[in-house]
Amino acid sequence: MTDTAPDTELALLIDRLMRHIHFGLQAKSAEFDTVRVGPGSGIILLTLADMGTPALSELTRRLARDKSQMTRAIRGLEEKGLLERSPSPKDGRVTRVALTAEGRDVVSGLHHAVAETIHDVLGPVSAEERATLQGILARALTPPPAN
Amino acid sequence: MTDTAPDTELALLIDRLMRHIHFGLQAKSAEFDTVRVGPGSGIILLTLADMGTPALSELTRRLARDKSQMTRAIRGLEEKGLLERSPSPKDGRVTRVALTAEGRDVVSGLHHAVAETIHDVLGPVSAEERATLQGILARALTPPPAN
DNA sequence: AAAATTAGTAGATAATGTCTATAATTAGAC
DNA sequence: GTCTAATTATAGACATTATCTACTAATTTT
Repeated sequence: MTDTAPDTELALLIDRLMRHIHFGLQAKSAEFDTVRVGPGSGIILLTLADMGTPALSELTRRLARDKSQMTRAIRGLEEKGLLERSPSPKDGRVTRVALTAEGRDVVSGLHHAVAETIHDVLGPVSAEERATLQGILARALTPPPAN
Repeated sequence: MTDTAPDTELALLIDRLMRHIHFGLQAKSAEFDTVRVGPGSGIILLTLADMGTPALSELTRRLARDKSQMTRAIRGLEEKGLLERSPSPKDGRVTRVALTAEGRDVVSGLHHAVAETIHDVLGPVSAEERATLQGILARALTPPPAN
């Protein structure tokens, strides 16, 4: 109605897409989320699987979350035995975070659920376009834009 | 580390991108969010500007949110004078929602902030690619995927 | 060594999300 | 036409997540 600026349009689309993914995951959660991890922490686990053994601060920056809340989320996941924290030998301030074996199990369950959900949500998008999408997004996010 | 399935990767990228946008908006919020609308409701307003006068249920479906929460969010915005609700004459169940003049003012402020944020976050992405991005996302979301 | 940064944690509070139930209205079955 | 089922919107209760400020410990800068 009001003519919407293209950038705004893009932001709205990204938001909608992400919410549809969350919604889809939520609907499936009964099947796979046996540990009651929830979407927020699920993404932490998946990101962790992707990063290896990052410092907590790196993880926080990548996920663009509040560091305080990240502390709590990580503690919750540690209490569930899905990840381990260890102090960095090089820098006494940093805590390194890594998945446990049990954490990796949960991650593989998450992979399935996410794949299904993406399949549902991105139905009308071809494999090539998904690759294009992924390429563009990856490039947008690789150099942490002066966070 | 664990090799991540491409679809999972895509979901993570979308999540990260959206969080970076939220984060960026939050950082600017002092400048423009004089009405204390917040990101969630900001998106409602922008979407409303885009849709015109939808039924509450249409808005809810598009934004993939919980209908109960949407009721509350809409009420909050109504109390701030940013939108109006009116019963549909055709269907006694539905409530139609529309921006007020004041709401449109807020929306134009939001447009600016979103545009700046997108500019920051999508810095390394060219205009053509943004258009590509927008096209793909729009197509993914146009036929509400059997919600 | 003093000052400034950075990493992580804690506390308090607000905002959002989720689930269940319910009233009102309409649509469909028969 | 009436009875049943489905849809729209709301409310209540609760859990999760976000935001902001403050603070300690460890490093880096000068």
